[in-house]
This record gives sequence, C-alpha cells and structure tokens, in this order.
Amino acid sequence: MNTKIKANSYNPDDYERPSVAVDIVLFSIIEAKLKTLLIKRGSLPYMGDWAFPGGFVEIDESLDNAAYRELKEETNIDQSQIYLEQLYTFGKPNRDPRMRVITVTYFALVSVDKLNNPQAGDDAADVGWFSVFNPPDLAFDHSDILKYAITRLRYKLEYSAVGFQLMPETFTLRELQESYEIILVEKLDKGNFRSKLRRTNVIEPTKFYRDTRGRPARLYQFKVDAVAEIKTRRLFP
Amino acid sequence: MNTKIKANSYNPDDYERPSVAVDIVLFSIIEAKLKTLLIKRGSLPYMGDWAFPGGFVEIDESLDNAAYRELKEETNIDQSQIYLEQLYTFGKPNRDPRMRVITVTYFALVSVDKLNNPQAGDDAADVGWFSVFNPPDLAFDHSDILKYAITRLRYKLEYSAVGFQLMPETFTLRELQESYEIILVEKLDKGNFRSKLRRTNVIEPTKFYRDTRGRPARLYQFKVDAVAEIKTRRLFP
DNA sequence: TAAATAGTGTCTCTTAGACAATATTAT
DNA sequence: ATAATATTGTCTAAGAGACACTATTTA
Repeated sequence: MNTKIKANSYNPDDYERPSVAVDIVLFSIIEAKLKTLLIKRGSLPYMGDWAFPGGFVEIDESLDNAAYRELKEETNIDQSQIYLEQLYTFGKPNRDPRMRVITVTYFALVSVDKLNNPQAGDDAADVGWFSVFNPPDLAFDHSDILKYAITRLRYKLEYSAVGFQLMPETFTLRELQESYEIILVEKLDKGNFRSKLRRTNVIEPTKFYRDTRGRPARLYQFKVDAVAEIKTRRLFP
Repeated sequence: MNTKIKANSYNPDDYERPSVAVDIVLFSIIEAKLKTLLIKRGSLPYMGDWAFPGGFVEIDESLDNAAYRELKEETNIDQSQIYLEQLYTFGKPNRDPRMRVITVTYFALVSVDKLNNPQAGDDAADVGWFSVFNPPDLAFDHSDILKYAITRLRYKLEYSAVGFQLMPETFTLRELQESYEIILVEKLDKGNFRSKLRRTNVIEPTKFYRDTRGRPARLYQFKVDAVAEIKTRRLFP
C-alpha cells in the first residue's frame, strides 16, 4: 500500500505500531579517558547489563526534545551546555525481545566541568561513566550503537570544530591536543597540530596562562562565531 | 520515566505510539539532469502535491527492508541494483497534520539503464522523475528532505566512490565527469578530474571504446573490489 | 586539413607530516 | 645551569587547481 496516494483510505488502526525511543551516547573526557554515561538495567531483559540513557518519545515532542529531556533527567544539565546531534536510527524487528522498538540514537558531547551532579536522577549505583574502550556488558544492540558513535566522533573531529564541546571555557593547546589523542588513540605532532589549528581559525588566545612545571601555557578559547556556527548546525543536519 | 531501569513497569498501552514510515529519495541521472522519483498525492492533505515514495514500516520488517519494499513497489527494481543508505529521521510532531508520523528517510541511487519500467506501480500519471533543482510543490517536509539528500549526495561524491552507482556498467571518463558536473553544478577540469580518479584507483579500462564525433573514448568500469567495498558499507553505517 | 573530442603533462600554490630549533618558566 | 614544557619554524612530499599540449578520429 502506498500511503502517499491512498491517504484517505489510511486507517492508523490497520497497522500495529512500533514503539519509538531515543537513546543518547553522551561522551565526556574524564580523568584523561573518553567515557560515556550508562545506566544499569534493574529488570529483564538484559538485567544487570548497562544501557545508554534513553526512553520513549512522547506523542507531542520532537525527537530532539525527547533526547534533551532524557539527558536532563539523567544528568541535570541544561541543553544549552550539551552538543547533540542525531546519529542513526536502529530498527531491526527483534532488537528488543519484548516488542518492536525503533530507536533514534543521538550523539552528545559535554565538557566535564559542566557535570555538576553527574549521578543525578535515580540511584547513584545505577548510573556511571565508563571508558568507551573497555565498556561493561551492554544491553540490546547498544554495543553496535557505541561502536558507531565512536566512529562518528572520530570522523567529526577531523573535519569540524566539534571537539571544543569537550573542553572547558579556556584550555591550553596541549590540553586540546591531549583530548584529540585520547579520542583518536594516537600521538599527534605538536607543531603540526598547532599549525593546523591556526589555519582553521576557530580559537583565539586569552590573556591568561596556566602554570605548568615548565614554561606556562597560554589559555585559549573558541571564537564566538565558531561556537555560533556549530550551534546552528547542531540540530537539523 | 526511564524505561531502561523500570522496564518491568513499562506498559506499551500507557503510551500513544507514533506511526513510523520510510521515505526514499531516489536519484538518477536522466537526460543529463539529476532527477528524483516522486509520486503525486491524490488526497488530502497536500492533495496534488508530490511526495517521495514511501510508506509505513510493517511490524516485522527492518527499516531497510521497508525502504527496499517501497522502492520495489514503485520501480520494480531489485534491491541488488540500488544503492541505499539511511539519511536522517524526521520527527517534528506536526509534520503530518493527520497524526504523528516519524519518518526514517533514505537516500538511494540507481543507474538509468536499470529503469526498465520506471512508471510501474500505480497510475503512470501519478509517478514521475523530476529535476531536483526545479522540483514541483512537495508535500509535508519533503522539501527539507530533498535539500538534505542533495547535500549528502554532493558530500559523498567528494570522498567516496558512490558516484558509480549512477553509471551503467561501462562508461567513458567524460560521461563520469558529466555526471559529477551535473550533481555539483560546476565545471570540472578534465585533466585534474582524471588524475584524481587515477589516484583513487577505483576504475579500470576495458578493451572497448565509445565512438564520438572525434577520437573514440575508452570505456571504463569500476573495479570489483571497489564495488564490493561500497556494497559492504551500504546498510549499517 | 580542420574540427572535434580524448588523453597527458607541467607548473604553482597549498597542505600534511616529520623533525628541529628557540622561548620561558621552576628548581 | 638543567629540566621541563611551550611555541615556532623548516624541510619535503603529495595533492589541488590552472592551463597547455599531444593524440586520434571524422568530415
């Protein structure tokens, strides 16, 4: 049946409808590791396994809003502090053994300094940040989702300024480089990293310095127009 | 409510479920124009406007299969002849005035020589190929979808060998370049186009030539491993 | 031979990447 | 001064793009 042509004859009750959920892969760099927020399942199926924060989409909210709402419930972070973009929609018929669930997955980044209350929401023992390279057992197809989210993160790092969403307001170039190295799992050349950054023209120096054990490092910040540019590209592709 | 934690207490009937559809933006190059397949709506809403082929996802089929099924119904082309990948999921609450419909959109490519019976399915007058740069009035948010699909097509053309899905089995380099020029809406340099192609190493010469009004042009084909590589990357991201 | 099209080569500028040199601080 | 770290520069190879040249066919 083609619903575009025969719309008048369409009766929603003729179809058994799937449930639609959102799941969010929230990344942050914590203690020099790339981590993601997971929630422990307290019931079947996959009891005891961990899953990404998420839940069902309400009938009158957009997909993006559903993702923001679920993140807010878990982390208590305002949506203005989080970078969010749609990742992929997973819909194999038996990915959830209880019923048909189609999940629209999201990819999210937050700077660790925004995590005022990382264990908010339910019981603290049931929520935690885990290294993405050594995660616990994940429920459903969430291993696939994680794998794809990491791929997307690495990919975006190469061609966009999205990485700064993982940094605090100001940072040294060494700190930014370390974040890239943690995500890409490779050493980068200091000089080349800096000259490439200079070309992209998205950061600017501040007047401040960070003390180190050697020469103090200048603190940088992302330019406001670069921030604005990435925020406008945030929701709709 | 967090369904991952409180799964036992979840009752599907507590939620009003959205309908889930797929819509496919099928591209082909026909008569030196980039065209897409559209279907005319015969009823409200948006009666008389055109829409992408699509329809509701059945409860026991995957999203990809739903997309292939809908394309098969409209074009009668086997899925092995079509390149298909998920594009984006659109889910604003009021994108369909009748009810909540979340649509998983797909991006598809087919070579014009595969279109045995382009007007299959319903009434021929209600199905047609339209220039993507001068489309008729589109129903729902399908203008947004088209815009994004074109962006994705151009983007993929730059960094992948996906373009060959628009070409017949063999083709001249001039023909391939023309396809690129049609999609990108810009003239490309013949020499640079060829040297870049040579570097990417995805095509190989055949023994055959195409007669022109000047020197005959060698026919090329895509290498089998390049075809295999893109086919493995076709479904899951 | 002239026109038309196919196919190749050359030059310059930019960028990526390896690596080296200099600068500024604390001890 | 030495260690430690920050910051800048230099060299080379590869690629992008502008442009010119050669090759092969038909009329």
